[in-house]
Amino acid sequence: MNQVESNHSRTAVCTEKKENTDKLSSKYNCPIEATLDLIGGKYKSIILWHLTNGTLRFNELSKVIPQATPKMLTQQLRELENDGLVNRVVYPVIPPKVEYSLTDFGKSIIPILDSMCTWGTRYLRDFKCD
Amino acid sequence: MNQVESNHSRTAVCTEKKENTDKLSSKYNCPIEATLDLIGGKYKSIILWHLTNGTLRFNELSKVIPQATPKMLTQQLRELENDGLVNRVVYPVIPPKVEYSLTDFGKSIIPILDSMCTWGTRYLRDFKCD
DNA sequence: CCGTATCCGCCCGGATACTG
DNA sequence: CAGTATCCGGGCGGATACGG
Repeated sequence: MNQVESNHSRTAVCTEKKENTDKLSSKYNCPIEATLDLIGGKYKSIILWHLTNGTLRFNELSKVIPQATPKMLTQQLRELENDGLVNRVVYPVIPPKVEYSLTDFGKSIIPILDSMCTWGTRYLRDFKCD
Repeated sequence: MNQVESNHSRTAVCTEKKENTDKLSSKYNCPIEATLDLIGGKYKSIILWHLTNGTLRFNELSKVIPQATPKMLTQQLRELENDGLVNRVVYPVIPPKVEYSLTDFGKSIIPILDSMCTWGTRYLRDFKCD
């Protein structure tokens, strides 16, 4: 049996359905690609992670992600909002106040963020902070 | 106390060291950024995941990641190799044979890949394959 | 304060052709 | 088979200025 085709029992769930829902599922050869479509954006997982501790306002996010320009931050936040991962609440006050938080769906990816954080922390400690 | 600065006890490990190793650590405001530097490339986590089941040859990777051109696949593999995540073994035979596999360091990120895969599978099942 | 609008450089990444 | 070489277009993303 061919090694390439026999690999990855973990994709079985999706590949089995490939015949039924060709248009949607044929897009991905593995579930990770679907995940990346949602959180693969340049600042998305960083944004999400900063929101795991609670609600943040726009310029609070700006401060903890200084490398992201307002344009980029807005763009990524809008995509996250459209994909149902974050809530955007506008308070009609002056000066304006907008709060971002994780939806329940957004909270479901916390395990991914945690594993990335855990690994990154260890990596920085063992290889970069000597 | 300021909300922004008081957030994220999980980054404490790194932020504490910021004064000591300014050049290296000041690059990141959170560990996730370090992780993304290594596996944030366009096809990197997909490549790594396909290698979790064992060694694969170049054109086996091509088949499971058809959207990646040979150029892109090579580039991403070289970066993964330079970062110590994958092994590249060249067999001096004709026709050529090159095998890619995870290093021990590369295997250490499997938890991340697993969580991404688990989440992606559930997402596809619950929202895309109806 | 929270964005949008506009301009624009750059490089990511695809297509194609070619080699050891 | 496992890549390189070359060209090139599109869009990512930065800088700046402005608006509600």
